[in-house]
Amino acid sequence: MRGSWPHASSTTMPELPEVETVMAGLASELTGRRLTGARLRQRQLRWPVPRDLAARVRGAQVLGMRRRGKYLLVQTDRGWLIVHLGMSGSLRLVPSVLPPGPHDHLDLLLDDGRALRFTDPRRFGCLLFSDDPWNHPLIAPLGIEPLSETFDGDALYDLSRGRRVSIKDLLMNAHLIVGIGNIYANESLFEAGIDPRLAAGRLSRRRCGLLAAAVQSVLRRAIVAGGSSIRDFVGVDGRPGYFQQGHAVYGRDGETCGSCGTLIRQMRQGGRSTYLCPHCQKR
DNA sequence: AGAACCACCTGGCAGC
DNA sequence: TGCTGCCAGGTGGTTC
Repeated sequence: MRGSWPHASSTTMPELPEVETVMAGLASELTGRRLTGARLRQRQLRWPVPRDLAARVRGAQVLGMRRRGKYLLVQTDRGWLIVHLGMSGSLRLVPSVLPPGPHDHLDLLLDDGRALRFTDPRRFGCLLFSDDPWNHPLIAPLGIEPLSETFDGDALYDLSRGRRVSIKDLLMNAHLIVGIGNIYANESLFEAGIDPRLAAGRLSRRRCGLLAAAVQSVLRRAIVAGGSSIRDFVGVDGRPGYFQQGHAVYGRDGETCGSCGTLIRQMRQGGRSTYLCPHCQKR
């Protein structure tokens, strides 16, 4: 099975489920290990990697890992690594002697001869170091976790009052709700039967309930699908299997809706592709 | 404060 | 065949 699944796409698109999957796969491997240093090949990511990264992590013991939105937090006894995979980033555990590829920007060296290798062709990701990540300017303003107990229809209703932006743009605003990118925003709105263009503030409390449930359902299913491939991606490939799962509307322009048979439409919304079933999704 | 838009980056692909 | 140019995506920053 390892590395043998069909590659529908050569790129991953890390949203909350993938970050969760990456964390689950790495936590057991990294916790308790010591970092012996870092090799920095390309500092210019979304934010520059700290020049003194190697010095900061040398000798640090990994205490655990957390996720906040799409940010991955690695806690050590010397401080925290803050990692974002952007849209093409991946983390793999490799033998530290494995020669780096062109987009393998940095290695965190482990005390067992392996390296945690950060790869990111488009360099939208970042890797930072912080003594206090919860007050870090990238982390502190983040919104509610959609898989937390406090996220439900009422929370979504409260968040959306008075907002004139489309409900899809609201779902993707990480300062309000974290972890939902273009793919899962489209999928959640289809599942809830809501037109993505509807002004967020016009959603009824009842439909907020449907949408919150759909968001959680879509994200949980993706995590379950990704979890089954943890061993594979940690060892070799860096490509969780959930990405291969079928989407109901995303990327299916011109195909028929699996629910009613109507043709799925693609449109532009705020510079991004929106996909919807004009019959199943109502204003 | 909220909304709309831009910048960042590269691989992949359509179209000529 | 090879070139050009557009598109995909997340999100901080800028502007209005």
